[in-house]
Amino acid sequence: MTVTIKDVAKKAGVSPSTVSRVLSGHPRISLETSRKVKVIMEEMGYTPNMMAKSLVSKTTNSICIILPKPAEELFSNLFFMELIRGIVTQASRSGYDVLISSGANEKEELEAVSRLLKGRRVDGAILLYSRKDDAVIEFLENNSYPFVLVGRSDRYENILSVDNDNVMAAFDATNHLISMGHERIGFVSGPPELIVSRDRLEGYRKAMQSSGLQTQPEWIVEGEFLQESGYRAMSFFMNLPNRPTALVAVDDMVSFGVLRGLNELKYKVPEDLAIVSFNNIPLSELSSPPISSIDIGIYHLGYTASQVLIQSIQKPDNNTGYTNRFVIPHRLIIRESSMRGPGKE
Amino acid sequence: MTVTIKDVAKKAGVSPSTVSRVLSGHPRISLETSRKVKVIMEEMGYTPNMMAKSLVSKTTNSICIILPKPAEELFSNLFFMELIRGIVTQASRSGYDVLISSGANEKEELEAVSRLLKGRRVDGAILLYSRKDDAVIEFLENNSYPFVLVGRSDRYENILSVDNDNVMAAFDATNHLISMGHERIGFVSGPPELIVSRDRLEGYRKAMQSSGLQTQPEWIVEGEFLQESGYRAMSFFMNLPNRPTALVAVDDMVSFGVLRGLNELKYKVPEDLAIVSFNNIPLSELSSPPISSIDIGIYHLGYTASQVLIQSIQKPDNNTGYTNRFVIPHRLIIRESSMRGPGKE
DNA sequence: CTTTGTGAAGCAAACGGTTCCATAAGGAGG
DNA sequence: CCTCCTTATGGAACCGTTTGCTTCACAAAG
Repeated sequence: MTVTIKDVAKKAGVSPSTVSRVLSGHPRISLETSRKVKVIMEEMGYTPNMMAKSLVSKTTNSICIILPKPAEELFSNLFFMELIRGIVTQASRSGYDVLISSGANEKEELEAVSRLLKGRRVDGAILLYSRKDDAVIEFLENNSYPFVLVGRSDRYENILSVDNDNVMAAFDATNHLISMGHERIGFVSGPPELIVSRDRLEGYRKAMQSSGLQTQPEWIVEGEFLQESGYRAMSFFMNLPNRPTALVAVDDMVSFGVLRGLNELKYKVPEDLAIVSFNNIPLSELSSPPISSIDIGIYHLGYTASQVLIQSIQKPDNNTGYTNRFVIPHRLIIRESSMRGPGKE
Repeated sequence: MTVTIKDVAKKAGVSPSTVSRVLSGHPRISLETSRKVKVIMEEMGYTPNMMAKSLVSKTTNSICIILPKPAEELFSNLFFMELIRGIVTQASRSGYDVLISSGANEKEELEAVSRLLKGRRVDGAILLYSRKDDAVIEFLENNSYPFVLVGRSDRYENILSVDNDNVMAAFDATNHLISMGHERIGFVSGPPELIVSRDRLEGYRKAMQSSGLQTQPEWIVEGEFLQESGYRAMSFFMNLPNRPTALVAVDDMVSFGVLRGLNELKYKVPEDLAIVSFNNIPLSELSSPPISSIDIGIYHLGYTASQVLIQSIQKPDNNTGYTNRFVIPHRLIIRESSMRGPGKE
């Protein structure tokens, strides 16, 4: 059925090896043969069999994305979409295919990774949002498979990773509120086992401190990257004796929850509570009022991750141990939700 | 390096074929050998090489998703994320991997599909949002590769597809507004080359007609699946001499645009204009006011597409020509944006 | 005791490429 | 005119599996 390299060879009156060489642009092939073979390939509609190619070359020209289980559970999925978009775009430019995989739990995830990497179905992996210690990372490292982490791990030092400077980002976000005149600023954090939560919290603390502002322990609440957390945090804050006039939320979804709550209670944003959050997902400018957010360059994050991974696949000698952490710049997008100071009490 | 079937065979003192048969659960292998081999596989950490397997079996256990170019351009991406989520979940349950691919234009797309299918990297494809006539569909059909279309094509009859009954959905949406007492109802459509636009428009027309309501030509405007279209449509409608009191929008993103516009002009929703749209993306309930929307079961759409595709890969004899169109049920989610009739003029 | 049937395992040929090594032709240098 | 490169190509082994056909041993049947 399918036309193979041998069929082409036969029709062209050359050997299979010659055809193969034409295909790969081997230098010692006469122009004449090359042309002839190419014409015949075109005529017969030849397409190389990737499986056969991979078998001998031990290379697949594809990478995989390992989604953490929360992705299955909807999570803040715009984030992932953007990331995937960046990855797929870059990979495709480098001639790589992208395979999406996920597992219901860490064990399943590990199985999937092992099957894909050891089974030589992909050449490398991109991991999203790692936990503190991670069997998957462990596995990949021990077998020295190429991989890059989107996010940061404080446990593993020398692994490739692409991330933002979340401490600095939170510092900037908080400083913005301070510069608008706010002094009582709350913080809604994410799950403490995620490093991103801790980094952002740290940045908030630093900003407060460096401006000589007190931060009350009750102004910091923990939650998830979900609306509910924002809703809950909001009602907690608003009942405080001297409640904050502004807050920094670890994720835009949290802000939406806060917004919904404030709306129900007829509070005004930013008059009664100013808000800044992170990620700048497309919704941020759609809410009313639009939310100020730190744009962390999600697409860029994915794009870079793919680039770094593919580079490391193609020349694995990059063990300088130097530039293995790539930091994507962030920027603050100021919108209505933080456009006013605490003023009118 | 990697441990192959031969290594296992040698260590177990059997032939490679025996190991292979143990792996595939061949009936004529003694329990004893089977156990022995399995232990050794475990010991040596054997993982089958998928490439070799695929080469001989001519099967890859993976499928691909072909994203239309607009996906690269952000589009209403929550839609795609949900769809992908459904596809990946189902595929993974069936033991299939999913490959994401896209091209900048139709030609590139075709190249990608050809490379993947003819190159035997995947066993089948899922196409999203097809244009009216499509070189990709043409190609897949001519080569009788398994594929399923998410959406509908009126040109190709016998292809597998998963879709909603968009005519009925629009009928329901419109009827809901009518039942709230609205009589002047506008419609914001999508690009006319997308079948989904036309179907929804048709449903709207039918509903109006079946209630004996007049539909003014100027109440129907064309746009894209984007906010801007909504914004523009809004300002057009609101300047009409006897403007509509309600409107149906072809996509939630359009509603957001409308909402933003109305907000700027200090109009109230639903008092001044009631709104219903389609897709029920997660944002719909986050806007203020929350938007009534037809939930078309995006996740389910993806899940089913994957299921249907894999089924057709595994037994391609399903040429009954009967059940090749799968319709996913929709349901109307009523929210604040359509909770009041035209009443107070 | 020889023939036939059956279950368990091995041999070797594929699958569609790549690549090392060998070879033939032709031209340059001695 | 013979030797030695160089260049363009062919031959064959190999990548890691699967699978049809054999083979072998042994028990049942004639």
